[in-house]
Amino acid sequence: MNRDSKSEAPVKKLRSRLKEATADAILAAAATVFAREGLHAAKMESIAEQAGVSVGTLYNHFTDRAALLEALRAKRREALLERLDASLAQVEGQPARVQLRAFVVAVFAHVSEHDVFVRLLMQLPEDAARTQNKSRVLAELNRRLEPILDRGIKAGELRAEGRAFYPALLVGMVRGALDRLREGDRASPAAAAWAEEVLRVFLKGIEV
Amino acid sequence: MNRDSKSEAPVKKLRSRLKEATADAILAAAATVFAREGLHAAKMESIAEQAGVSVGTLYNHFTDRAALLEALRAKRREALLERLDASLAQVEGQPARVQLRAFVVAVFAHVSEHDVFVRLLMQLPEDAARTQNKSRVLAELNRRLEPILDRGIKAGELRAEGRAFYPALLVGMVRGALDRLREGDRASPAAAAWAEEVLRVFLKGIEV
Amino acid sequence: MNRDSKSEAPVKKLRSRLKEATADAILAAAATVFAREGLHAAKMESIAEQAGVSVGTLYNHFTDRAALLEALRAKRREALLERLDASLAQVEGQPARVQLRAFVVAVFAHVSEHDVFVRLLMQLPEDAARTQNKSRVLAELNRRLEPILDRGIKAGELRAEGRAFYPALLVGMVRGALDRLREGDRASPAAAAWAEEVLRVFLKGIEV
Amino acid sequence: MNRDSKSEAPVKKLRSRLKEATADAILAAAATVFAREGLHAAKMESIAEQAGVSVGTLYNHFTDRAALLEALRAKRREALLERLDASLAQVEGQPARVQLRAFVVAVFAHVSEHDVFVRLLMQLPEDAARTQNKSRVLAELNRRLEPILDRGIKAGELRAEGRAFYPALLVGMVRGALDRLREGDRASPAAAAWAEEVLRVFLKGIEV
DNA sequence: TATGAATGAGGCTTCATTCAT
DNA sequence: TATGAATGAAGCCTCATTCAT
Repeated sequence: MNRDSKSEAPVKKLRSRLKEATADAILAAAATVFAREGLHAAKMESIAEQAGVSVGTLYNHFTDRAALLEALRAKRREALLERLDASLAQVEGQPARVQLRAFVVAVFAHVSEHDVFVRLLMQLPEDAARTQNKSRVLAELNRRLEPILDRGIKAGELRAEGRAFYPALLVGMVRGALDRLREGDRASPAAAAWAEEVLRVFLKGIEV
Repeated sequence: MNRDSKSEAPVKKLRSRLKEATADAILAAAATVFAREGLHAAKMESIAEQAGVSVGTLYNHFTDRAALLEALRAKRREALLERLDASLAQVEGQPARVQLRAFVVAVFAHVSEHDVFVRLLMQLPEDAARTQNKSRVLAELNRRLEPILDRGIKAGELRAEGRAFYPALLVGMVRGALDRLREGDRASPAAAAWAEEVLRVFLKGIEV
Repeated sequence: MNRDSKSEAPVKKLRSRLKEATADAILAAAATVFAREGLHAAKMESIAEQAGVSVGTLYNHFTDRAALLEALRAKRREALLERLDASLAQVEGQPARVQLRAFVVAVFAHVSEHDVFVRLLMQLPEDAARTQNKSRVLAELNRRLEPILDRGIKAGELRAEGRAFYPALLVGMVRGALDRLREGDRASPAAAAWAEEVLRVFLKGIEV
Repeated sequence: MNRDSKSEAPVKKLRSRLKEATADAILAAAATVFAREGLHAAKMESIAEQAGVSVGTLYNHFTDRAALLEALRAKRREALLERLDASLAQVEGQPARVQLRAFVVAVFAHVSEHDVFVRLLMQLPEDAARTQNKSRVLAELNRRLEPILDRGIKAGELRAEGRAFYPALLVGMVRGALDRLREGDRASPAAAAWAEEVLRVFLKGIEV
């Protein structure tokens, strides 16, 4: 009792760190299982097993299945966006084509590193009806794309006319490429090559 | 005997026509419900209700839920491909850019006419692992794209270098565009406009 | 019209004969299917198929599944009992051992000729609770056994003491033997041999 | 750590004991319900209700209905065979008639004590086709009978000729007797009397 | 807080029976 | 009367969630 009283705050931090560690392990397990078995087929029990905890523990950390999935989505979305924003920060003020390259390269790099779940995330149709304002990845990507495009247009680099279509088209190409990567088609070019080609076609396609 | 023989066959034909009509009604209902509630959430009971039949009837026409879904997929896939092939037949021998235009326009037209389910079909990630050799839409689109591109390259119309990437990129853009259409975003340009822009960017992007 | 009026009665007989023929075909099919798939697993549709008619026709001849099954039971029971009674009639007044031989031989002969369903019928536990006063085969066999035994006892041929048990024991042995026959155990003795041995053991076992 | 280690194992043991208790309760309930409603008519829900658990719990302990039934069969079969083997062990080396008495008495005693389900089990025709190598009760009884009979024959106690038929005949009589017991026929002699009479007839019937 | 057995609503499927042709 | 598609009650099983230890 006495001995402990001094360390109460640290204990809380320790506990809180342990708790976070468990939550992280669960999220990692969930990413694996969701990717392996599908967003709908994945069972809470499989996730628990993969995480090495019991089902009950899942519910000590997340309200329910939906909350767990949403937490995972949010976490992975943030990770992608943070990396992307860091990349974009480094090319601040440079020409649109440079910024677009940074954009595409960052996305490909992130996905090929974090593999399964981010890929799954990227493939989800942006289904407004069913996911409300969740699953914002694609929307956020668009949000970052738009100012780049607008500045490119203002600078005379990019054609203005199709402006409204460009984000969807670029992101569409990226998703198409990722889909191919997923197939594990050994004959198909690697991630970096895909990034390059997406860029080349897109830039050539929209330059003035 | 003689008198009867004339009517027996027609009776069979009538029944068989009625049966087919029921099967069609079920497929139509299934398309609606799958699109409205999702591929996984859609309940057999909802489909029956939408079709105006009882649950049992679903099973008189399709072995089980998976078979019903697959029949629907196959049917809609065929419809899309038939239309597409008809379109392509009309531009046989013409320059790649004309053929590509026919391709993109046909896909957009078909999807915006048959709305919900074909769109859903197009958005399914080509997940080889889970769907085996089913769900071939995207693969079939690629199959039709490749000879067009090859001829375009041979004719000096299109750049040869990125050949391996082009199908995925074009289809990716189309899917990206369709995704936007789905959102029912009133502010976003209409199907035809999307088709034009996809074409413009793609053609400009890959021409020599 | 005129021509027909003379033959109205014959027509009815013809019709009734045709109707009976259909009913018989259905019963025969039912026997096959019940024996092949089990009393519970057998489906009305399988029976219809085996009979070469449609399900509806089954219901034109029998109220419902239970009625069909009971009709079949009754028919086969009657056939067995008729044969048995004919056999017993030929040994009227002779010693018990002769009558018992006639009894056992008739049962074995009938079952091995009509194979599947009668065998199934014989194996059904005489389950009073579930089948009410149906499924009377075993009871009827007992009914015929009792006077034979009683006369044998009165004549000093058979031991009186175990009288109450004898019918069940004899019928039990017969069923045990039939069960073996069913196994199609090629190594096991044939029907006639079983009949002989059942008789030998039983008679030796109960003689004074 | 040390303090906890002492209690962790016991907790696991406690849980596992509770789990076993539930499984046992389910098996007991299943025996009751299968016997009361029939092997086919018995509903999982009835079993759950009888056991005082929910349906889901049944599936936490047994894969499916078939597995539950088979587990029950196996358990009751083992119980019968254990008792039988214990009985037979006590008469090891003694004359065949003594061993056969032990055999018959043990079977009757076990069935009349454990009532319903074992009786049901004994009545199942040894249907090789439908139950594969399951439902081995009768086969196991035969397996134990054969050496007894062989020794009896070698010792000159029993007639050799019908050897191949004897197991089926004895077991047949036992089943016939049990069937009568089941009928709850108040007039019919009690279990012990049946055992005696089966023995008397069989021994007299097969002695040299 | 972790555990994992228990819960039970909900979905899929079967099949005896009905009924319009 | 025969047909066979339609019906729908009923049964099996799953799995997210709860809760006593």
